[in-house]
Amino acid sequence: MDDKPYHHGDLRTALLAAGEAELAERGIEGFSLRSVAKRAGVSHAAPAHHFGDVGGLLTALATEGFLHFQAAMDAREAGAIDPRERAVRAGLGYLDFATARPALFRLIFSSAKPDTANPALQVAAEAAYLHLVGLVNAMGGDEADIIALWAASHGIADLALGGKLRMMHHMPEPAREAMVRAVLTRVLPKASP
Amino acid sequence: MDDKPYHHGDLRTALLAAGEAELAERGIEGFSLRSVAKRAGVSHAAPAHHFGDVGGLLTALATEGFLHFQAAMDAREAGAIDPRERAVRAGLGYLDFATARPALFRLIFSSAKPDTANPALQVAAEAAYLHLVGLVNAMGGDEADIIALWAASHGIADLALGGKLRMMHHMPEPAREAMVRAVLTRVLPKASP
DNA sequence: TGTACATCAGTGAACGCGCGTTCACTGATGTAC
DNA sequence: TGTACATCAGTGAACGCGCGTTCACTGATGTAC
Repeated sequence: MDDKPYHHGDLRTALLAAGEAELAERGIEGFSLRSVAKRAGVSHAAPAHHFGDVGGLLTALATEGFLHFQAAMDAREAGAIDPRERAVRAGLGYLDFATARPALFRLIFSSAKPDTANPALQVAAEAAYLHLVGLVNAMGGDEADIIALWAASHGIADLALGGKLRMMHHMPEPAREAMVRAVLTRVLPKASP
Repeated sequence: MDDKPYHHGDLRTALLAAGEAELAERGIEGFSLRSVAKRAGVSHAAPAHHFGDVGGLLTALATEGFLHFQAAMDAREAGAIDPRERAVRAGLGYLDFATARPALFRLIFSSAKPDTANPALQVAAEAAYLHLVGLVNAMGGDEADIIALWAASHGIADLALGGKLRMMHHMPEPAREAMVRAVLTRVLPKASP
């Protein structure tokens, strides 16, 4: 059997993992600190030592969430050189992330619970934004192009999570990707000659 | 002073209004049936007679929300005849609605609480979708154009609510509208010659 | 017009629940000498 | 290497809270005759 040492060793990390599982299973609305502690096999008062209160834990989860978000885009972009192809792939990664971790997606983009004044969270959010800016700059786009690409990617992902894109839900995967590509292509700056 | 008759007279309507106020002030996360009842000046058990449970009330609010959503687009579109101009204005109305009623916007598009199997809600949601389809058809667009316009409009609105479009937040209103127009224009089907 | 009665729309007390947070505590770890 | 002590990371009991829902009830309304 597991020895249960009084000290966990790496409870902070374990609580973040438990928090992600909690989000995945119960969503933001069902998220509870006590339940996260139980998942991590620890008393419900223990998290306070690492995160202060429930807001602190959600802020840390959101910060991690931005890293996952970034990673999902990177994974799609890997190997592509053409800036337009990279931008389209970033959008596909955006959707990948939303699909794989819906509650984390909503925590990052639509929840008031994380503390937006938290420096680590701000850095992570800013990095994701700058990544997007870099993609659009590489195509010679302007500010409207940045917003257009971002909004289209975000809109597809958020509508898909809300179950609003029923026509896409029933598509086999290659058709779905083709559709996302068709949409995002409309939104890229004109190709330079 | 107000006589307080035992029977309210139109409590269903009053509860819907109170529910909207509750959403506006406390958001979906803070929404409580007891608080709505208090707002309407009625005991906390009264709503059950009209909506069953809290899910029933939120479903009714979501249904109403779609009507407000539709109305916001109609208000912008009024007077415009050119299909492309109408489509752009629908997007501006989309953003108007999100800005004016953020919690209702989130209730409609991002919450799992309304009962999506409810017929009245389905009708209201379908009507909004068909409105969009009509706009794109009038431009001779295809399915990807529908998704592109919808996703761009939705993405702008949802990102704005999340405070992610800081560059737009600091713009004076005419510049903001110009930016939205610039983004949406990128997304419309090619003008027919 | 009056009366009996069913139905409807409210009340208010009570229930049980899970929650976040606080607190005194204790066991484990690390550090100074 | 040993010892004293401070600090850290846990425990578990307790708190108060607001919540949704249920229930027996009561006052008002509407309808049949």
